[in-house]
Amino acid sequence: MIKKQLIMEKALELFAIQGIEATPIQQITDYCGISKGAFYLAFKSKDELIIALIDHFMIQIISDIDYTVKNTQNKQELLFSFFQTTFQSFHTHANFAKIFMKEQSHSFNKELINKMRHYDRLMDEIILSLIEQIYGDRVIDTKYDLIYTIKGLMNSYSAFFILNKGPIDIDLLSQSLAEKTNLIATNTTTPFISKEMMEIFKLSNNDENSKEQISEILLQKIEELDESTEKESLILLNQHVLETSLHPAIVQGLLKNIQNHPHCKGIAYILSNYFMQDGGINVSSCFS
Amino acid sequence: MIKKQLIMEKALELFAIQGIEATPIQQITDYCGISKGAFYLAFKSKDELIIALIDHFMIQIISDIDYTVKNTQNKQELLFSFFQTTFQSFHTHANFAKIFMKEQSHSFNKELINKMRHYDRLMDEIILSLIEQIYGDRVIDTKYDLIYTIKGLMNSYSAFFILNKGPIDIDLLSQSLAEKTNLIATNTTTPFISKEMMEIFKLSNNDENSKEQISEILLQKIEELDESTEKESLILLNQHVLETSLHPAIVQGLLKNIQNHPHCKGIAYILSNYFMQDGGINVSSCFS
DNA sequence: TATAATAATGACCAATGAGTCATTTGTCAA
DNA sequence: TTGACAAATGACTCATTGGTCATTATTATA
Repeated sequence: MIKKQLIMEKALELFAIQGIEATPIQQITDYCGISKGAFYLAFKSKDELIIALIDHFMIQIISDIDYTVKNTQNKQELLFSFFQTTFQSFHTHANFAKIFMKEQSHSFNKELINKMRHYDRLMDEIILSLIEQIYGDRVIDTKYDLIYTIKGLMNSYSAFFILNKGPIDIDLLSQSLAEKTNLIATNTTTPFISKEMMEIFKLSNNDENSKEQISEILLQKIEELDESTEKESLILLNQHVLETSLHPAIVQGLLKNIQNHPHCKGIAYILSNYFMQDGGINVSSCFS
Repeated sequence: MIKKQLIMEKALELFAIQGIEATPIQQITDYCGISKGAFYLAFKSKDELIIALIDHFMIQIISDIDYTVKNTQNKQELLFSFFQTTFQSFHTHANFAKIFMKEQSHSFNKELINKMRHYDRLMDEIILSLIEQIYGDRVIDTKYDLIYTIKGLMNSYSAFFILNKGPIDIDLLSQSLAEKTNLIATNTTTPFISKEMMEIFKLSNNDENSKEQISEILLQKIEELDESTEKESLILLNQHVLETSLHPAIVQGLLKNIQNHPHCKGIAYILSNYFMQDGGINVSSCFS
């Protein structure tokens, strides 16, 4: 529908200048030269418009980057190409980038936050695949940490890139970041973020951790472990997660079994939180 | 005044959970157990409260970090200490950090945005001093670029650190980031952000560029240059900036003189923008 | 041209929340 | 006890803005 497109384009302009919250529907429709009612013929609500914008642009940006990562043959160039595509895409969609550079999550509704999280994870996956393609086994212990390094660099330089009004040399920027990334990828000895930490982080950001998610991580961990008390404990705990069957005291004991094993600390943390359910400290419960 | 403190503490809690915009004054006063009027006895407005919060915490955080940078004798350890202090400070003021992790500038008023910019610049200066202390002349060409690298890492890992609910090993994190920073500081061959770009960026973010600011940068540049047409042109332009005296055509000519000199491109850009005043494209002028 | 169907309008409604101020409550010196 | 002053209250105002819907304009069809 052409009307939707018009609204999206004009709204994007206004959002980029004033921010989303500071732009009333009335102003958007005035700027479009249509009535307020017409807006609600195209979108059910303001939120729906915002979501449409996010989807529209994120899909484009992400697929641009994904295509590059999947189709660059020369692995020497891949890092450079990745950054180049990324910044080119940001440049093409500068208004959108500008909005979501500053307007992070914050007081949006749940659906919006989930949308952003969804695309953030997609980005993580693409970056991970990039790293694995280029460095393979050499970064087994550092690859999850590397994701955050790359995202940090991207963010910092994107902000500069997007908010800067002067001319920018994308190729130089990409080359510079490729060099930095490569330096860190090939020389890091003490990574900070492990696979486990990343999982804990992802889970703890989910308001609701489903049985299935927890179980999936448990099964993965079970596979990694050799036969041992820890492995047995995990298997039992997994059964308990899927279908509550054990006495709480037994669960506590099983948790104790695993929480000192160096590779199980994260899982132990996730599980103890999960079983605690609402018994733990819940900061938001202080306010009706 | 004790009432102010109470309000600030309680407001911070609510802001951290719900966001600033989503927290009405009424809720703050309810939570404090005082009346709405009492709030306005302590603060002139909601914005004044927010500014008070920013000042209170930023001054603490910044001075913590600044103290470390100024007083760590062992330059080998300085990088580690810097990150350690930073994250420790974030940890101490976790609620504040949480708010300003997500709630960046956006639809705040000008005073707020300037506040944040002010502290951002202070941070830049501290980081620059840190870099200079440790690496001295070895990073002459890369130090401004390094600032953005460090800020990028700080940001990315801070977000992880602040939003993550699991236990975090600050020392490991600091060590990891110190290693990364060191790797980049000692091996970067192609920096992206030059001193000049940084200046352009800073200026272009100022809505109003004062004569004095422009002149200061000009004088600095003039000092760096050897005797040449470029230098003479800059001297004349500087006089013109301080007190309009030249014909526009002459100014244009002087600008042409410098804009091809590799070290003057940035200055040329700043100046041409400055002289253009409101004649340029001003995106916000489209809307009444 | 008449009629039905669809699109578009903008006055209106309801909710929100920042900030005000007439009134009440509390304190303390005379 | 009284009266003067300060502190605190919360009902109220007022501007804003998301969303609705009866009405009007436009187009397609017979």
